[in-house]
Amino acid sequence: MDTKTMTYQASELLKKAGLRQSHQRIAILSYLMMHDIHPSAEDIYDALHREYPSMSLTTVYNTLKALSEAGAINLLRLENERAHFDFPKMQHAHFRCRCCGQIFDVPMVETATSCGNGFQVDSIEIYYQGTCPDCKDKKQ
Amino acid sequence: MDTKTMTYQASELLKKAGLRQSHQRIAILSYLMMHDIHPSAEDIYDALHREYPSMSLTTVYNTLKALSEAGAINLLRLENERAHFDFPKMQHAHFRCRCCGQIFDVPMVETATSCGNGFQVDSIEIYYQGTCPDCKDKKQ
DNA sequence: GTCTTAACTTGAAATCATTGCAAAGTTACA
DNA sequence: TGTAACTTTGCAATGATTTCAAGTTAAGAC
Repeated sequence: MDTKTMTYQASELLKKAGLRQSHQRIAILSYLMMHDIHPSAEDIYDALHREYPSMSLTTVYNTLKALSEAGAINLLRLENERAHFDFPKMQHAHFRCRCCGQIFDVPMVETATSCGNGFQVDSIEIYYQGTCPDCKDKKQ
Repeated sequence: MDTKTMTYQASELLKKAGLRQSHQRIAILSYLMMHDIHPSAEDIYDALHREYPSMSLTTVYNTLKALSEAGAINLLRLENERAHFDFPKMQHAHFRCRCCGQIFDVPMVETATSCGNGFQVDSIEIYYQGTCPDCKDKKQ
């Protein structure tokens, strides 16, 4: 996807979420769309600082909060670490390696989208922990 | 389960986790075993303060950290709130109501205990969000 | 286009859950 | 009972996130 398409998509998503299309928000959302690395607020701030030297960390936090409240992005709280954010391209689960700490996207097993008993489910998140292939190899 | 049995079980669990059996730890673990409310560190501190006036909040944090590192209890990080803790009586998933904020235990759907591709899974956590039956009724 | 206003951004200061630390107390095992 | 290692305690420090007030900008009306 080229930058123009990205910007357009980000723009549309903001509109759909009822948020104004500021340069900062488009930059932040585009960044999330292009990177599968589950960045933290600070990661995003660091990455965008070169291109937008005036962008403040507070704006990054504000934007991420607004986007996740609107359901446009996912907020991941893993262990005691800081919050990580994720643009959901397709449904996937997360795997965290206890050894190297990396977070991987793994395919979401087919789950019932209900948990019965009159609970109305809006979102499902599956969080695996264990050892990733690389660390498993190194141990042997 | 009476208090004596509880204390005994807590004691055994600490032994198995390789931790010393202090009064504080037994009290904290027993509290978690008796309450399905996913308390935060502060909740536990408040609840135990009457019985153990000298117990410090730091001890509660230390104990919860040690127990969750030993795998004896679960650490839940839901949204931006503080951490919550959970004694796993049986395998279950968590449901958070976006409306009232309550966290419910719901049955864990049968999932593959693997996510394929050479990832070795130690633990799975499923986190639903949506509307609980009570809030659903109130809306109508 | 330009006007107007509510929404957004900014940087600094404040908040608050959690951790670090050092001294005092306790557990476990010989 | 003695001893060494582990725990507890209270306070101070940390660090991610939020608050705040002032300046800036997007978006719709004219």
